[in-house]
Amino acid sequence: MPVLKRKFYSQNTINVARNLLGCVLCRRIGDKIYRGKIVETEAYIQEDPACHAFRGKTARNEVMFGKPGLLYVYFTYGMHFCANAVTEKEGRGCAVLIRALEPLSEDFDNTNGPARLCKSLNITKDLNGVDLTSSKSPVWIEEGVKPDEIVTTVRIGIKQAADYPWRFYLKGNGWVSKK
DNA sequence: TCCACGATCGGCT
DNA sequence: GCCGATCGTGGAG
Repeated sequence: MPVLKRKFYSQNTINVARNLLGCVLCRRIGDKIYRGKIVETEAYIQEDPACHAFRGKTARNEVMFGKPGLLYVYFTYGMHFCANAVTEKEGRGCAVLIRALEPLSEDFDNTNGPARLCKSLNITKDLNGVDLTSSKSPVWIEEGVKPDEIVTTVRIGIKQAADYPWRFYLKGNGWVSKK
């Protein structure tokens, strides 16, 4: 499948979050490539109080202000990493959190949760800022099949703007995270 | 400097 | 359903 181009990420974050559902996250480790269908996402835009970029650019979130199509990885709860795709035009602090994958490769599991999929794919802070628009990168995203039915609901684990309906997942998919 | 808390998860009740 | 692990981050002082 073709790799998603930068233009795909440069659009409205909410749309990108919805359009990423059904696409395929690819991770190269050594000579193996692991693939998983994206089945759950959340959108975060700069004007959103729950967004890391809400209070402006800092050392942690500077990748969010970079080019669309970069990978933003952050550390949380003292032990977890989460993976995001940077969206909208360069200079805006927006991203889509990838919350769950359906494994498409052998020897690949534990992908139903944002921190679990990072652990399973060995995605750490080292990969912060990687370009998702090139299959030469350690991580990239390919086009997928357009999903049948998308469920829209509120985001998980935040207190600010907890009522924004910016979480999306594929209806009936067994790999969507719990809660 | 200091300190409260988090885009989580697994284990225990 | 609830709680603890565990530490980087940023806002307050």
